[in-house]
Amino acid sequence: MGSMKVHQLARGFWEHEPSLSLGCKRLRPLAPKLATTHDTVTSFDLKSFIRPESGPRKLGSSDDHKRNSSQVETHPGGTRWNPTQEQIGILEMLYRGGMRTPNAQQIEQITAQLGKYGKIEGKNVFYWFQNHKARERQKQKRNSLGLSHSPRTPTANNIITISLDSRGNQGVGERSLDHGEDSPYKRKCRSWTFECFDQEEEEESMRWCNNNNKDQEGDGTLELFPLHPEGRR
Amino acid sequence: MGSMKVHQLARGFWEHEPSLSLGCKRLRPLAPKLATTHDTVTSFDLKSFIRPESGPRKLGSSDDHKRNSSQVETHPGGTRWNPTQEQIGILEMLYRGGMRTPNAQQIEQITAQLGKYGKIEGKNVFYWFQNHKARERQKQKRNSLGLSHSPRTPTANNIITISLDSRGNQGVGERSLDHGEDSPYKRKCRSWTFECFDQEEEEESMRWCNNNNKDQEGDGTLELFPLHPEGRR
DNA sequence: GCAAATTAATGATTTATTCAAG
DNA sequence: CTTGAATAAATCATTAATTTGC
Repeated sequence: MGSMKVHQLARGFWEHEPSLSLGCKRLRPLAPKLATTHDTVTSFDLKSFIRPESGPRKLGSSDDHKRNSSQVETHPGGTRWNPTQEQIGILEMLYRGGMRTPNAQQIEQITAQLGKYGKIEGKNVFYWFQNHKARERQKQKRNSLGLSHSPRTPTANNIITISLDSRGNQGVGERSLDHGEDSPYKRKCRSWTFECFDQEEEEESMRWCNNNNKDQEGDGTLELFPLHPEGRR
Repeated sequence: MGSMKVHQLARGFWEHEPSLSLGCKRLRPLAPKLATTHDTVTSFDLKSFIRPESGPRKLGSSDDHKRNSSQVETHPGGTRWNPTQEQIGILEMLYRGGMRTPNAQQIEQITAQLGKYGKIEGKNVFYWFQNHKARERQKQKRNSLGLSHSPRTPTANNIITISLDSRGNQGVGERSLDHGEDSPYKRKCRSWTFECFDQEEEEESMRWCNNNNKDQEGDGTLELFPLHPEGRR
């Protein structure tokens, strides 16, 4: 099924003289550019590369049941995260504490802790904050229309102390957590690092975030892994 | 909602008396909870945890020239990715080939290849596709208003053949790259994996994407690393 | 000619919207 | 209906072009 033109592809790929050739939609065989005389030209088949999304289903509302048997039962656990009460509680706690968009280290630590209560991944924490923030906001907006009274539950004693590895308190002064809710935009630079595996790379592959050269020590190594499941369901 | 009763819910947290204390917005120093007598209790200070964003400068429009001499030449690479011509060329090529949102493997491979031409990370590839797609779209929309003629530059010979390790052609048939541009929404599940470090975890921490258990072999291990630079500049 | 100021491009984040699972 | 997951849109922020004054 895979068209796989894969010949040497994984070979040193270009390193010198790229000479790529990508089959475009209407590719004409006329191009004299194809001087791929180099042996090490890794070929990177577009057939499999582009559109990994096998599903041609255009979200057609027609109920053509594509659910072939091969697809069901892909994973036992269930497809999406189902948070436990403890997990939710902790997350809400953090949210009420003012956390809006945790950074990598934070997500790492939160995930680590919540993992004690059930299976969880970093993306779940990430998404939870995003969703919760958005939905709280729209709920609040909706409420602001109909009624405008006590917006705050009287449970004022949510003074909780989370402890974890407080490694990362990088000299940040005391940020008063004031504008926790309503600041419309808060620029926050996130840095990703993409660590390629040993695709016979020897350098240039492993790059750390180039912004943080402070005391960013070991603990912060969090890795998010977008994987694209393909036949999602 | 919620209402948190956090007291207990924090119990059991971390198997050994977590004792969290999350300084809420207006935390009173009265909390006697700070019984962090445990040495190994990883304390997770909210001060540093929440709002790591030290920068108080609210984007003051006043033209105080921030460009202190220290800014230039801070790091040779520069803070943001500055793509080379080759990199751009390859990316555009892929885009014209129909690639919209590469998945993890694809990003990994692309990054690996583009890395040959200059420093690059996975997030750059990811963002590039997002931005390029969005901007092409809006450009096209804008053009559709004023004029509707030759939308295609006559450079028809963009027949490029990229080769790479086409490992992941999971049974995808031949997708004709047709609906490359206009499909309004295409659900695409991405899976992240969050790999926590050894924060005295023994299990449950390392989770692979639970969707793909097919022939997902070694190469696919791509790791994005959001790091949050903190002092951005 | 060159450096500061302004503008245009575009990289990087956040928010809004939408889809789908339970 | 609730909410996790994903994408698209909006927006911020930084770098390169470009212009302008000397």
